[in-house]
Amino acid sequence: MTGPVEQAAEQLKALGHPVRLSILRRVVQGPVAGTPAGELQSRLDIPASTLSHHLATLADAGLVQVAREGTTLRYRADFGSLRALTDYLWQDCCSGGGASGSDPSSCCGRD
Amino acid sequence: MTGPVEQAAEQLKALGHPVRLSILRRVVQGPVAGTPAGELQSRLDIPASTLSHHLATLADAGLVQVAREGTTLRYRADFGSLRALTDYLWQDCCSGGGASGSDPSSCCGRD
DNA sequence: GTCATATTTCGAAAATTTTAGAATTAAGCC
DNA sequence: GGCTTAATTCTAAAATTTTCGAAATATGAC
Repeated sequence: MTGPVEQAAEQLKALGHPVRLSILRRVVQGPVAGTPAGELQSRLDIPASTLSHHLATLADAGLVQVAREGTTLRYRADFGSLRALTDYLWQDCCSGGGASGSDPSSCCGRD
Repeated sequence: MTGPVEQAAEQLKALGHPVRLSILRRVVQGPVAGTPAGELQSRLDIPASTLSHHLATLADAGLVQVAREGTTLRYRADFGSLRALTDYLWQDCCSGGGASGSDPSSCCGRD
């Protein structure tokens, strides 16, 4: 029974690690079908077991999804969750920042 | 000499804790001049020393700023940093999500 | 079934984070 | 100076995270 704050915190925490943020960047920019774990491993140059842990953290937070394809596992971004998270962050960030609404270009007191 | 990924990760990590995320919410929605630490403490109902640590984490990440006013310390959101962070997250989230640009309403494959 | 490839799970050590009581600093008032 | 309020820093224990080699699992090819 975790509320929206706890869920957002979990997801932000999952993103709050250089390796995991790099993983997400690759996955987001990779093919829609998903990026094989092995490719991530060779790109990021970290031990497979370490990578696997980070991928599990991202998956547990609901930020990525997995699908097996033969012997390889493809990881792809869960854009719905990412979208929900950024929306939530915006509400926190912007509701008191001088602008209403959720448009980034009019948010956070810039311009 | 930390790059943009490391900085974003540090800030996301700072937000990745229920208490700190709650602090930020209060601070963002609080007065522009800043919210006194004591008020945050009574609202969140946690020991002062624990709160102080979390506030330091947020300040170190550059997400909030402090100003003394008599005996009280007022914490206010650094909207510039928050804005930069959400921008960065959007680029990661959206560049591969089926939409270009950085408009949240056309991002992450929704609609 | 055996072999090879891809990836995870196990196990454990090192590092970091979280928590909070006690002591300390800072500012204003008498 | 002494007193009070506000908040931080000190100290330390408990919990969590990070890391990665070794072992295990899963799939497909022969």
